[in-house]
Amino acid sequence: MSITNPKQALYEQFAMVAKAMGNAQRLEVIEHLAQGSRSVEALAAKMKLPTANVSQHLQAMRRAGIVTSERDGRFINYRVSDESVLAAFAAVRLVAERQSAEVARVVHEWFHRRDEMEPISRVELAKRMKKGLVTIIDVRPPDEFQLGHLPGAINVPISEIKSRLSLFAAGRDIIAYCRGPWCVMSFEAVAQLRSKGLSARRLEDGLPEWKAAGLPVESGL
Amino acid sequence: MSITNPKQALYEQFAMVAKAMGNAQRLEVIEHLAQGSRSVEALAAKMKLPTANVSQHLQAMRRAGIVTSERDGRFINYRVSDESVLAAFAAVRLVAERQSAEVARVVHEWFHRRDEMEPISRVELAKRMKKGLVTIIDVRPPDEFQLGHLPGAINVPISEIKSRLSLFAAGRDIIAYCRGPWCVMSFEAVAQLRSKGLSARRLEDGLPEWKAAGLPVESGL
DNA sequence: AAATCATTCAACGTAATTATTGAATGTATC
DNA sequence: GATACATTCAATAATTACGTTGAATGATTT
Repeated sequence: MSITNPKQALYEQFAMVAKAMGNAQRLEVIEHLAQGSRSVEALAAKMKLPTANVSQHLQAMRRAGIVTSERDGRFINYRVSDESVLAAFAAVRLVAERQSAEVARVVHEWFHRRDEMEPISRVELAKRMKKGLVTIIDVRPPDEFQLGHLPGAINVPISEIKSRLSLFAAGRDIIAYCRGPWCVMSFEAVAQLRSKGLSARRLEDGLPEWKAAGLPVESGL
Repeated sequence: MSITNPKQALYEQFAMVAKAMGNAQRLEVIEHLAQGSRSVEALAAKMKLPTANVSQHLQAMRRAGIVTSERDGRFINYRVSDESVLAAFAAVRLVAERQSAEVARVVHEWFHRRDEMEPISRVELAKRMKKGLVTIIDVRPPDEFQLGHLPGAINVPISEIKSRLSLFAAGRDIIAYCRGPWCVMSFEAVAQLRSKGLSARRLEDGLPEWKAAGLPVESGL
């Protein structure tokens, strides 16, 4: 374990990063932080976990250098320290997606035949937004919406989608998005909308990927 | 731990991949396998580890879907199951490189001031190869060389470089490469060559990256 | 069929990881 | 300064990971 040769030392460092990502809870934290910086408490509330638990996961990730923290009043806000972290997350996700039949199975079983929910690409959506042909709904909770969302998107939290189904016009295409490509909420939103005969599709990715692609983002109210 | 909701299940799958990469020995195995398929014994010999140990690491990675195996006679050859695995490895490495001062420090200390060894890029090398301006040396062991190397490269294993220093012409640029960007051998080769007043540089990456970029590879003798 | 050889398995001890609990720390507010 | 509150620390217990050893498996060769 002692650092005797440089090769070993480097591999240890790389392994530390991978190990920090090798936990389901921590990956979920990373996905939340991909939306922007969050306090420990805010993360704990989102994930319905004890604060101390989340705090420890955050510290583990800080030791590996994949998140950083900054005090703001009595809160401590964490953020991913670099886009390379999100790239690594995406790369790991891709491996799982390609290699594991288990992932494909889970997606299939829970998301009601994914092929019927062909996602729309960022590029295609950007084009259609210019022509004003689409209604974009952001199905994330209001606090996340306020911190940043797609231009012109309306916020319909997944919890309220049933009660607001009547508001959507039948003739327009509706595009739903949320946190990322594996975020459950947009799948559910599309399923709900389609069950009412509306034309709905998911955005292929979520807000982080949209921002990362350099496309415009609105924030505030 | 039981798979109750799909989100959790997916994160568990992603975490499994990251966890499989979260070990220094396994990362080294991946780097070896990036060169091509290898038997358990061959890997164990390279890494100077017990066969059973390497076997167990390989099985752990197979469970995560990042390597696959195939029997050939009495050997079992393992290989990385997909390029996405190498991409994930590279992404993890980049995170470590960007975030960890420790990595920068180790590289600095052990590789004798890296800035004096400015690496040459793949693109630049490809250009200069066309003009015939460079001598390319592959400092990996002969067995790896035989399985595939850069066109026109000559094999000078790092162990023999001292005894073959007199063979190099003073007027020509020498480019050394080995397994990948963090492979120690090419750093050492450049240091040796420079100590004799020769003009030597490292290729920025190694053979796997060269292949991945679609550039030509020679094999056999 | 016996021998050989690569790989895997089983069992063991040690170490690391994880979640949980309650106390401690440090900052802002009254 | 006292209080409230977000975060971290410390201690515990349960689980999993890691490396080592020697035996078992499975395919090839003699």
